[in-house]
Amino acid sequence: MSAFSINDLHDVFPFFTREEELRELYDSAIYKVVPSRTLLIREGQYLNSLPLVLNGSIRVFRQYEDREVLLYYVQRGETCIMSLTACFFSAPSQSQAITETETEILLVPTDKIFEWQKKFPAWNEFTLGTFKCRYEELLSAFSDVVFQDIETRLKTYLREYSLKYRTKKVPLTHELIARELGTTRVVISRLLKGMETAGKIKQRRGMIILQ
Amino acid sequence: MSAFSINDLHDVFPFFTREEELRELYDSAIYKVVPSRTLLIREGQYLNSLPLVLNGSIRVFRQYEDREVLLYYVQRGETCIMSLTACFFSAPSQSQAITETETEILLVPTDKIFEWQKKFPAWNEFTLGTFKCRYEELLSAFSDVVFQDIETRLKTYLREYSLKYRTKKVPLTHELIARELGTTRVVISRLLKGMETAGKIKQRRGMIILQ
DNA sequence: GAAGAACGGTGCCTTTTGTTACATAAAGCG
DNA sequence: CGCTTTATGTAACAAAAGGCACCGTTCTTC
Repeated sequence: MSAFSINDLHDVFPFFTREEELRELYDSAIYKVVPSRTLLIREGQYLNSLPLVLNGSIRVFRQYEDREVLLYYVQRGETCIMSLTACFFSAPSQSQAITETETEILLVPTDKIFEWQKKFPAWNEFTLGTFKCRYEELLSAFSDVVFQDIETRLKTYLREYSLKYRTKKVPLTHELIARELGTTRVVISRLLKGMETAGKIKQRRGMIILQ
Repeated sequence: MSAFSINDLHDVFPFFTREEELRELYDSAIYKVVPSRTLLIREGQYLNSLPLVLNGSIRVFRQYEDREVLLYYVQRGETCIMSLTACFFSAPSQSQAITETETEILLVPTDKIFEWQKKFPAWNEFTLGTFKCRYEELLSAFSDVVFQDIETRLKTYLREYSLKYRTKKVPLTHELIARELGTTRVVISRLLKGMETAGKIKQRRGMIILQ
């Protein structure tokens, strides 16, 4: 019934090298295709399984009153540390997760997490590595906010988007970028207009084109 | 030669409940007393052991050009996630660690880390829990910086210091607080003077007294 | 193709934060 | 005690960022 094979798994999660590990992942996880813009995890929800992403993108964020903070995106071959700790410590999720696009995921039952954590060093390394990576990202974002002005952060944001998706065309609205950077639309519009006038970018409706 | 017993260990690291675990920690770790203001870990250094703190306090921070960012303090019963990942992934440390006071530590050899990660679920839970905790802290600091003005952050900072050390007397200079919050001394002096005038605090040289 | 929604541009003003420069005061020390 | 260092106070100004209002443009949708 699943639209994927063990070979696919090996491509997506190369840290699982042993046949035994792949087999167990294949057998115990539930395959699921989730439509775009679907709320996967609500705040306060208890989790009984951990999502691994095969394809697509999940946006994980936290709500603070009326503002929200982007934590990270979970993409192909990745997992979600907030879910992992919620599972591991049987605690309610403090963040929310929503699919950005149609997303294929594997749901691993909580008891398997405990088991693998002991049994499969590769899995252990995967989770620890994910944590390390997310921590570094957040730290980098943190020091950017502390030490750099908004224009610099905006330029960095655009550059990283461009690198990540290998395109010079950034299909985001000013409003959206403003929310990501924790500021307001007017500020972003002003800065982008300045950059356009300076010839550093071009703009279309809903689209910023880097040089 | 060590100035501590297995019983001490149990008090400091209550997550190690089994005799076997405590025994192995006791036997394999090296006990060390480090004087105040000693640089324990330099940037770029490779680690072959992980510090656990018995008493005292280690300040872990990262340098960005001429600025520095405080990551966290490692205190009694805690360990350092930056060291953990540096050990685990055999990578050079990207941060620095310095003792704040005279500090008693246990140094656990890297190979034990790998072993315990598999063998002792309690240890696994400890490391994951530490990561979760540090991530939450950083996230909280991040959203404070994004959403709150400096005065609010300063008040939060003082309140938390007060809670942490259970005292109304905060023995920090304006300069030091400014560095922690990523701003300048003048700004902090201005705000504190304002708070003093408003009767919310009192000030002595090198000391802020909360009401 | 008309109405409404979403998107972006901009002027004007306020608030917040940073910078520079200098003054005063307390602590440390020979 | 006088000298030096460190900590703090403050004025004056500059720069960064935010808030509000209102506009025109471009999509969507019916």
